[in-house]
Amino acid sequence: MSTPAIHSDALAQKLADSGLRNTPQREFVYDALLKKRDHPTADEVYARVKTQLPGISLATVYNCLETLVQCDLVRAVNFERAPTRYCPNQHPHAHFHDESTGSTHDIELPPGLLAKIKGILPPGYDAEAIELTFRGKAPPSR
Amino acid sequence: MSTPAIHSDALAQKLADSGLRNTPQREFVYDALLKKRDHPTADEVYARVKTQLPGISLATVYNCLETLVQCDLVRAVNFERAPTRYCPNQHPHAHFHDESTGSTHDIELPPGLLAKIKGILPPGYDAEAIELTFRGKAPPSR
DNA sequence: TCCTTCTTTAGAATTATTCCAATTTCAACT
DNA sequence: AGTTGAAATTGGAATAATTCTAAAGAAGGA
Ligand SMILES: [Mn+2]
Ligand SMILES: [Mn+2]
Ligand SMILES: [Zn+2]
Ligand SMILES: [Zn+2]
Repeated sequence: MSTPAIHSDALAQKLADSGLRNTPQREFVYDALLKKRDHPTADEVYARVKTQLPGISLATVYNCLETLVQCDLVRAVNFERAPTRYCPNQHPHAHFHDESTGSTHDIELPPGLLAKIKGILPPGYDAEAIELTFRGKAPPSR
Repeated sequence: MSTPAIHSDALAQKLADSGLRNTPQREFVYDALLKKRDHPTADEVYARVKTQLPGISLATVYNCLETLVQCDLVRAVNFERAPTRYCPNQHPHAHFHDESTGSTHDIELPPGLLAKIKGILPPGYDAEAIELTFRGKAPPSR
């Protein structure tokens, strides 16, 4: 069998919730993100999925990633003007971008920090999304 | 006299510190940022400076903005994949991006918050820069 | 099956930014 | 004051991530 199975059908559920169809392309793209959680770019996802779905197009990869972001299964992560990276980690977390290696690390947020951060907003500000990103040197991966 | 004078020569100082020359283009670009602190894009800076230095080129505006960023006089601010915006506010602050108006607001950080945020990094991580950005609805400007 | 809608696809278009080669500016040194 | 080499500016070409477009391919319900 060739259908990916990692995702415990959270995908099917979220797609249904949004009135969208479940397609092989969407499954393979989501699976690629779950299988290697290194915040790949669209191009990198394209290369990985192509080994399993040789006919998939880059446009479709962009479409699928956008769909997954809409469904709240994936976050789009941007560092300066570098290509967008994609992250399936659903826990509240920050991103650390290591300039020297180009790698991206998830930094878990302690409970309450997001609330405290949101608390700095003056009255009347309503934040839908908060992004916290670090840039610097990460420890050797060992 | 046609030389801008807003900037109390912090510019001349920082340029000298970096071994760079002070030029009219750099002065006018920096002045444009200080005069209207609405986080303009490079194109917007170009349009504003052109009224005073009609011969300036867009490439030079990009060069000057990059120089100002290197000198730590200006921050480059990115929201998703929108054009980079430029901010001369030197205080530690976050950015709030209002989706409906497209406007960007500075959010002052309470003392200690940056340290607390930096404190969530596991041992070995060394952050050179921290970006905190909000996206949502800001109150009417009144 | 028919019909409608959603999705995928290839390739063209967009566009912010960077690159390049040719001038211009400028400060240092005769 | 004139020379000179480095730094800076300029216009235009190039780059590259992403989006758009129009056509073809699923899929689900009547
Ligand atoms: Mn980087
Ligand atoms: Mn926006
Ligand atoms: Zn992540
Ligand atoms: Zn700012």
